[in-house]
Amino acid sequence: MRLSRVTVPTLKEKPAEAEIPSHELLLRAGMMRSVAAGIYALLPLGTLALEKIEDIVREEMNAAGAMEVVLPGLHPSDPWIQSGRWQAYGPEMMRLVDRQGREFCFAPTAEEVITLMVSRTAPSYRDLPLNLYQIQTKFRDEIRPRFGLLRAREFRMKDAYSFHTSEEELDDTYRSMYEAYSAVARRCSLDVRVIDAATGLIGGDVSQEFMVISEVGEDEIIYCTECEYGASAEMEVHRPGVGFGSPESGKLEEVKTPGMVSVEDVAVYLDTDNAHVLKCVLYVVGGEALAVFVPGYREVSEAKLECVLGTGDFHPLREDERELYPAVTAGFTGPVGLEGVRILFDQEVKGSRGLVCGANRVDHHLKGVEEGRDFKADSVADIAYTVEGDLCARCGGVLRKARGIEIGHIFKLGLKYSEPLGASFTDQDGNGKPMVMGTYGIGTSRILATVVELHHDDAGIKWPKAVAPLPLELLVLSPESAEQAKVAADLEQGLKASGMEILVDDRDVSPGIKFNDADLIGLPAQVIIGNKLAEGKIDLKLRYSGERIETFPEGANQAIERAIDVAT
RNA sequence: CGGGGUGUAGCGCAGCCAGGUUAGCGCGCGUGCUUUGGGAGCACGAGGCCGGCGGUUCGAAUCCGCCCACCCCGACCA
Repeated sequence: MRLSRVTVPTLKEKPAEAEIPSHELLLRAGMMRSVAAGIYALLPLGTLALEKIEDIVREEMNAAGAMEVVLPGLHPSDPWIQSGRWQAYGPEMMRLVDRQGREFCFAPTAEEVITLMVSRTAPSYRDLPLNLYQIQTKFRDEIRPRFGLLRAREFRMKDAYSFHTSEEELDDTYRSMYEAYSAVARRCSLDVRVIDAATGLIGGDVSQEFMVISEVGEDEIIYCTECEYGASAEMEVHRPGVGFGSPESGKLEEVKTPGMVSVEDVAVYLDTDNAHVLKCVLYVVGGEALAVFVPGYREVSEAKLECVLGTGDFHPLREDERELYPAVTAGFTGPVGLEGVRILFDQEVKGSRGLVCGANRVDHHLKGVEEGRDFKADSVADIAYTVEGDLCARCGGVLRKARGIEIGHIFKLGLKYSEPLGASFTDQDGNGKPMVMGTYGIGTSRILATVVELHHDDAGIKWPKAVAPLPLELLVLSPESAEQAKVAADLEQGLKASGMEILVDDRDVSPGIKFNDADLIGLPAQVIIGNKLAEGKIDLKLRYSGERIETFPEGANQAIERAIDVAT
């Protein structure tokens, strides 16, 4: 592949649209161009890198027993209406209408279509389990696309769907997908942290996300510094802290706190701190008031609340709803003597004493409140976000916050789609039963951006060899020199014969441009043919380590192959 | 959708506030000569519906209105 003939429009300056390294470098290295907001075209080198990634995904999926299929990009509305997601998806799903007035969507995912397709084959238990995947262009009309390929509206994704006779069978496939995803990440030189996640719109019971820790990541995650535990910030579980309230008992007394509604105001007014104040957050759940009590320094996680309540149908009590629930005194709600309201306590409230809380009377709070003595925390759960210093519920290690890029997500769906879509199989007794399903997504174009995000320096991209568009760039500093051209052609031919396609910079430009472009494009190895050839020498440079090796054209193929072999 | 910002040559930008010749600069691009191990020099040259529509004015890149596109922050989503 010759640079004089392939389109690799490198840019010297940072394009105005790019904010983060991966976006900037993919543009500058001539691998990608933007077409519209969140919609990108890949040029030849970008395409080659994406193909490398998708081939790795293919290999791992096939090795795990999955089979590739090709599903349409455009889906009719019917199956989506049947599953309820035509409604549930909202404007994030791109909808369009054909000339007959039929409605379609540009598929953001494919549970419905594949489930119907599999169910139409009338499978028996003998046909299961089944694991089918595709690698497709998807579309999600994100409210705000950003960061180039990292959060595009149109993107490439591998999505797999598995079908089973039982939960146990699903567990096996889920585990094999977990392994396959770990292998994909490893081969792409990405360190992943697997975290427990909220299941969101896809639904289902269990799901885990494969996260790459990065400052530009859009998800906040919590992970343990000691063990493998990790979770999305809204779903993490931590041990109850020990810093809430006071060690000693105190006398219960009521104090005037005129207009002191927020935790901070009360703490300052009563000369204490938020580690002694019991915070109350009021919700309306299915038309009923719910008082949630958490330590003053914590926030309620509505995702955890959803799990505890078993429904997502709740919202914070609005101003205009207060009169509907006279039992709660907004701003001054406390657990002591509170009646006619459903109450939920954070785990940390159990056994705490010396607390300040609302007195259920306007402008009044209670001091010296003690759980067990003044009120009983009967219904207790972990419903608060983690704070600095919290400990891992599994091992007691210190929990840390970080940001992560989600490159993969695996779900146990159970019967969520097979039931509404009537997707069943015939069991041993000849009875129809709904199939148990799993779904597994991995963002291939996002991996492309993530690799660049993690593997670059000031000069450009440093492709790990497994996903590099090509393994080697050959710089011919003076292509008009017959000797240099001859050595280059021989090397190129020799490498090609041993199955290595390379990039040759045979442009008639100054050496500096070639060096800089080569570092920018970032192929794992560079061979430089210049005036050292007069002494019979050429240079071999490894992009990742920066290491330079002098070698000779004779036998260079072996040296190159060895060098690339050991390259990162 | 709310807030902020930007649209001028392929890319990066100046000019706009204070309207007035042929709209500039750097990079890139073309031709020629010289150069050639980390973004070379000289000469000549091509390239613009100044985002679009409408208005004000003798005159609009510049002022006003509407629209569109793109970027950033937020809400949202995964």
